[in-house]
Amino acid sequence: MTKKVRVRFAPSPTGPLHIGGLRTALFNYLFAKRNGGDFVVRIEDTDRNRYIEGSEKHIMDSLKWCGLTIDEGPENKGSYGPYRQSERKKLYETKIQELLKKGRAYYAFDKKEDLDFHRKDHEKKGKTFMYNAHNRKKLNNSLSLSVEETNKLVNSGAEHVIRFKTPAKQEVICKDELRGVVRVSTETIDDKILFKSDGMPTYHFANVIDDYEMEISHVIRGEEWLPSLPLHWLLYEAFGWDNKPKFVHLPLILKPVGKGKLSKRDGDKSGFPVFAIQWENEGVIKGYKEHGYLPETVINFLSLLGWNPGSEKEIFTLKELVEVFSLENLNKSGARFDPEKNEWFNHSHIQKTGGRQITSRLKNDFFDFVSKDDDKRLHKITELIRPRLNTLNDVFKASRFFFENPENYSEKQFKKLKKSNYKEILEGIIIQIDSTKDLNSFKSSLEELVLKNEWNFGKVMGLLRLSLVGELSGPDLFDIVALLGKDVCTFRIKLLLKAFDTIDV
RNA sequence: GGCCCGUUCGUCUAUCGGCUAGGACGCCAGGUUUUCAUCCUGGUAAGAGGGGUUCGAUUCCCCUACGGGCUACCA
Repeated sequence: MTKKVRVRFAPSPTGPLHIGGLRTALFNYLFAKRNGGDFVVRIEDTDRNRYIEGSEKHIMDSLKWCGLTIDEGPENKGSYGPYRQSERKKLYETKIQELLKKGRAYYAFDKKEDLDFHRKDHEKKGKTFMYNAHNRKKLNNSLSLSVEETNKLVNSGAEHVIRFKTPAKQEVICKDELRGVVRVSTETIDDKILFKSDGMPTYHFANVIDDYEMEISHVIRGEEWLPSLPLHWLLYEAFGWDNKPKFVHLPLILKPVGKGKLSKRDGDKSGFPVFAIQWENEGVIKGYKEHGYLPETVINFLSLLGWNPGSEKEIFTLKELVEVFSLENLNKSGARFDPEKNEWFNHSHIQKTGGRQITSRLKNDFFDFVSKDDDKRLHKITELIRPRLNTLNDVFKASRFFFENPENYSEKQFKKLKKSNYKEILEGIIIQIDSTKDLNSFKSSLEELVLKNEWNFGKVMGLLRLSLVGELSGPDLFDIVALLGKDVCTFRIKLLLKAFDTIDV
């Protein structure tokens, strides 16, 4: 019988969730849903010092915004809870006792300064200090002290940690589903601390216990955990748990420029978001949402970082990703993410599904102008500006002239057109608009007018566009005329005439 | 320094021993739009280096270089 697929996303509430973590969550989610499994969220809050208020909420809100629904988690109770490690202390305490009894863990009383000294001393001699079989007899712990001494110290409440007793001279053969077998000698692994002196377990310990207790079938996590896989492997074996989960270590997301992996601090200074949604804490850092990106975009571009669908299709919804996701198409090497391609993804998703968001953005930006019975007009505007948008935040600039008269004119174009026979043309257009019954047929009537007067068509279009839009860009001019209506068009043409008369260039 | 992982166009990637190395973003050119953007067509550009194995290596193995990660009573 194969185990039911159960995966977990296990963030620490030490700050906002950035896109690296989000992608890990995404791959876990996709794998779970593809295989009819459970997506579990576990909060790894064993470090009290780094705990940051609001972090867990930001993580949850980010997942929610992206549409990654959680099967089990702090707010979605399942039968394997609790889902915060701080609430599972009892479990870890009984488990560490088990290891202690088996002789696979031991008490250590060394002072931090002493260990620092040893490390520096070794470094000076060109060696690496290892707290393991090489040295532990020389150090201050229950392996070097007598049972009586140890008990006395522990019972008297002396500060201590509990370390894993790494087997001496053994080759750990562990397996990563992506990279295959990884062999590491225990001589290069030190006796990691399993329980800290504050009575909390470390990541390594809590993580292994919880994955086992929660019956996690696949551990899908970032590559930064690969070096500690042998330790986790040994822990499973120390407990005698032979049905380990399968391990998958995802390649890291690298900075768009410069060196190293992407970090939480990168976005702010480089001018692109690294969070899905805004993070408020001693100031506000905007996320993709606030920059006018659709959640579909964020999901889509993250999915294609370190993974490919096995086809040349690139635009995916979350649902479509679930249908095609497979661990086999994961990559091994780190991926630099490209804000420009990301923008293209957003443009594509806006064309595909962004209609409603554009309309609601229009209502937001131009609330004073948009009355309730204007839905048809709003829809038309949406369709006209849609191909011009890279982000939802472009809506304002792209549609402003539909609602407001131009405040000023593009200087270069203004200068150029002022030299033309603008007065004759603009006044001619006003008369033509006035006499046109249906503005939808204005194009042909304007063409006639131009022909009759032997005007330059380009000039005429330029002048009309400048008066209506304020610059020489925007959607089809005749669509604009039809949407603005006679009165507004006439008013704006007169506005430009006046500007030509009064503004010196 | 030690340990581990990786290396195809500038970037994301395809290729699972037969390659004229494919796609996408970007960039460039042309077309459509008498504007700009969109859209369409085309172009640009790559398997780190050196050794093996093989009839044949981008693909398998080794070395070097480079990149990345880890090396905390952080996760």
